[in-house]
Amino acid sequence: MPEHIPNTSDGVSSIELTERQQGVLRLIIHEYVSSGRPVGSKHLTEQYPIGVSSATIRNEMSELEQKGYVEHLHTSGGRVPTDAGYRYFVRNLMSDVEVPPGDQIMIRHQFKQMESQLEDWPELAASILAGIAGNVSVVTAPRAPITRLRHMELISLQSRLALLILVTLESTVRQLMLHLPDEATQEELSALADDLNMRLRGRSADELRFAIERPSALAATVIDQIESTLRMADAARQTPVRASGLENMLGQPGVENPDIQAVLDLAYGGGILHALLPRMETGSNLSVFIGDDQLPGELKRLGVIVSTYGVEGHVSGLLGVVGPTRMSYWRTISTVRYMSRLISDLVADLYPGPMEHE
Amino acid sequence: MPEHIPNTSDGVSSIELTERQQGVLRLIIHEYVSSGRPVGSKHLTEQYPIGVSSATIRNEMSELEQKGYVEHLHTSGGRVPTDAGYRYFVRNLMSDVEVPPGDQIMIRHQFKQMESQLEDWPELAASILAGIAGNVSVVTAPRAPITRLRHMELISLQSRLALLILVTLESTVRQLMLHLPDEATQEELSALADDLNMRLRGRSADELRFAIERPSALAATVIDQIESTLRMADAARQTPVRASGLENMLGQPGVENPDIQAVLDLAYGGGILHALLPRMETGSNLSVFIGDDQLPGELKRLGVIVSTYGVEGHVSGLLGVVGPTRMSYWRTISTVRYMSRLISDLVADLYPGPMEHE
DNA sequence: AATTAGCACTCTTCAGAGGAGAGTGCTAAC
DNA sequence: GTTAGCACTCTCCTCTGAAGAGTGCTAATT
Repeated sequence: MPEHIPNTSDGVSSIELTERQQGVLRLIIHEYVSSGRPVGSKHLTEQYPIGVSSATIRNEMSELEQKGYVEHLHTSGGRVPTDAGYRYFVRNLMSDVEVPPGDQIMIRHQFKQMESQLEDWPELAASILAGIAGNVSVVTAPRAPITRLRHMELISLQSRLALLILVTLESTVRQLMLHLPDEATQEELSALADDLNMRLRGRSADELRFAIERPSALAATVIDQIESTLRMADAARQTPVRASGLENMLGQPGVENPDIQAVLDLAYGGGILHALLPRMETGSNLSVFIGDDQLPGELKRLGVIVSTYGVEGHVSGLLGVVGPTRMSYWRTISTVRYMSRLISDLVADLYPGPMEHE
Repeated sequence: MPEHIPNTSDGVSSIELTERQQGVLRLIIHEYVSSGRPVGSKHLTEQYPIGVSSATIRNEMSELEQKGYVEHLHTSGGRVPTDAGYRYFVRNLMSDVEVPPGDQIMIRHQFKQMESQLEDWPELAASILAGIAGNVSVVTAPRAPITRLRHMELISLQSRLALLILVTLESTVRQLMLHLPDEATQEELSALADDLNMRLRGRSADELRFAIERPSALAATVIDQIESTLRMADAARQTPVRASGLENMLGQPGVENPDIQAVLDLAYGGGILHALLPRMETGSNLSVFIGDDQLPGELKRLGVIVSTYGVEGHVSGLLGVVGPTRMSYWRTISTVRYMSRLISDLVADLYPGPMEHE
């Protein structure tokens, strides 16, 4: 499982840290992530059983600072990891953590319930992820490269008004109102639906027209509507993004209101996709962005962990977590990775198996 | 259109204000709502063409203060309307405002688009309302007193796994996964669906069992699942609440983080329903709560404007706006009222007409 | 050569002090 | 009933000084 951390020009090669410096960096990050206060050399030697004095730690810290992994906010007041420091940590210092068994059980349990509320499983998934990761989470609905129709249904509302329900190959259900050109009974609508289902199954927007030679006015209206809906789905603008967990970010120290604004705009507003997609390495599954200057808005001051999910070549989506750079990377990364696997399984179930393929 | 403002024991009867005092109160509220700063007597006389001096205004203000409609935050620093002051204003001083034509057009335009994205119209409606009102909005999905099935569909996913799609009488679409007791092809599933649709149409959870004498294992599984889903919908716990517009609240002065936390919990979390429903007068359409002590949490420090929508006796839901007590009531109330009418129309369209009634 | 002890120095944080500004409440005059 | 004038109060801002924490450097030690 290759992971990708963009090499934003730190100008820092990664290996030149001694064993002890790595240890100190690890401790600084651990301490800072849990306490939120800048960590000083003295504090470290008092808190942890390191065999050396605070002066030695001070020397190592100043080395780390010179190399760009920690920084001084004020000339006194302890050190804080830099973005480069976090990146180094994630890349080299983080042993592969498993999701704690308790969390695993909790996640699986909630996943079970999703099956009976499939109409907005991305939202539920987002809420589970946010809860476990303790930050804001983002889940996009799955998208196929080309949206194809699997099934449709027409339900009469009034004499010239009907409900049109579409199910795509990847089991997304769409629902819309249809104004009919003439009056039609439920029986007529059902008959039309049956007929269209036979002819249109598995077709994409472009292929709809050729399926029926001389459609009735009613059929033409329906086909038009289906076509435009499929096209809209293809146009990607419509990929809905579900976000959750803003409450987790609200209380955190170090998170400014502009950050929250940015998260609202980008995560809840949906634009986060466009910001991240081009920057994710294609070969890799999971990407980590930490204080990435190339991200838009205040997002550059935050940390983002994204993973893809889906069925190779057929359906795919994104899920991720957004939080302050000071977050528990080991925990978040393992959770995102774990949930991406579960969601991939779900999506695979929802996508028709090979025997049904056309 | 009766409106209801709960008489939280102000102990203040409402008529005992002179013409001029009413005018001053109106000005204070207007000024405070738009500027956000406490308003002083001098400022008022300089800003508005009142024919009297600041000393006179001072006297009136102290009258208003004695009656509980405005208050002194600090002994110097101008006056601020109290919750009772806002209530008096909404009840007696607010001429019936219409929604500005520009807003009307914008709202109608966005409503049109909702028809082609019906699967989550409550969310869209919430986002429209939040945008216009400039605050957090809440929209609940419509609920019928008893959920009845209108239509169902079975779509084969794998040999023993199917997608079950339910459409209720009020045109809510629910979607879930179904584990089958035996293998079944799409043809078998479709046949079963056709049969069940004839027999189950219009039935509620309680009436499902009696529709079919000796069901097959497959049919029994399907009916069980439908029953439990309808029951869940009836149990009201599941009434989804869509909220939107938190970004509007974030920047506002006077809104503390605990308030935002409360809004997140109650509005975005969904509990706001249970908090408000029991306090709404049954006969009235629209209720206004301003700094209502009986509301839970920090919500008591905020203003809430809620309206019902729906088709009398058949389907109903709630929509509303939550914001700081310092909000533009005239604008918000008219917008909520306007949108509640539009949504009622939409829901009426989605609910089957009388000729289809059983 | 690496480590440690000691010490001067810097910078934050907090409380308290003083002045400017705004608005009131009161009294006396109109 | 209305107005002018004035003392008073309170916030807000800035400035100051002392305490606390942590560093950087140097010299001594292992």
